[in-house]
Amino acid sequence: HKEEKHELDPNNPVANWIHARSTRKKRCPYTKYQTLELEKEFLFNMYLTRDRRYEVARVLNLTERQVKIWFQNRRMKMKKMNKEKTDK
Amino acid sequence: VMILRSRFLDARRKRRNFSKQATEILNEYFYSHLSNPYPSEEAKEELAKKCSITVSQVSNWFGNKRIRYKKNIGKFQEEANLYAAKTAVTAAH
DNA sequence: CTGCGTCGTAAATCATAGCA
DNA sequence: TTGCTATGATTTACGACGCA
Repeated sequence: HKEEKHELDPNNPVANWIHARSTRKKRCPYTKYQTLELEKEFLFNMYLTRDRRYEVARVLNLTERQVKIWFQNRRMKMKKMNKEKTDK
Repeated sequence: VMILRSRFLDARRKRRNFSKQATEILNEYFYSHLSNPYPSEEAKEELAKKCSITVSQVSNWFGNKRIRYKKNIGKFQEEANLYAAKTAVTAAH
């Protein structure tokens, strides 16, 4: 007959879903201006040189790490958008 | 120009809730894999096909479901019991 | 070992659907 | 119509792993 395997873990059903760093910086939505400038830069080139990254970060008051990650995410977004067009 | 562009992009956010059958299928998978609700790419493709939605939508659904379930397990208890009972009956047949 | 690349995800937030 | 909550999508921020 049946099993009562993972049926219920009333105590910590989610504890197993490892993830989430306690030291993670809270997500901070960028301003319209910051996003607009980042988009313009992305239009100029999808990949940043070290110097461009430093300059963009300075002008937009973001860290170089934030700019680097923004570009990484932006490229993933573009990839996703292209895929949707292709699939359709 | 960018304003028009942003409006165009926002338009993509227009959505429709998934069909009841689709939600049913997704919930069945979620609650029957509660110890590890992370469908593989292949599983996502299969779910997407069954639900007539895209793989991205399946990913979004699981992402939202995991975080919302975790944030308030109590609110989903009734739903969890419902699907647990359903799969139990299915298994019995 | 450094450092930036992708991939998948958490968590917060956005925007609207849907309903009382 | 109005207000509110549910829900699907998008936006930041990383961890894990790859490659040079």
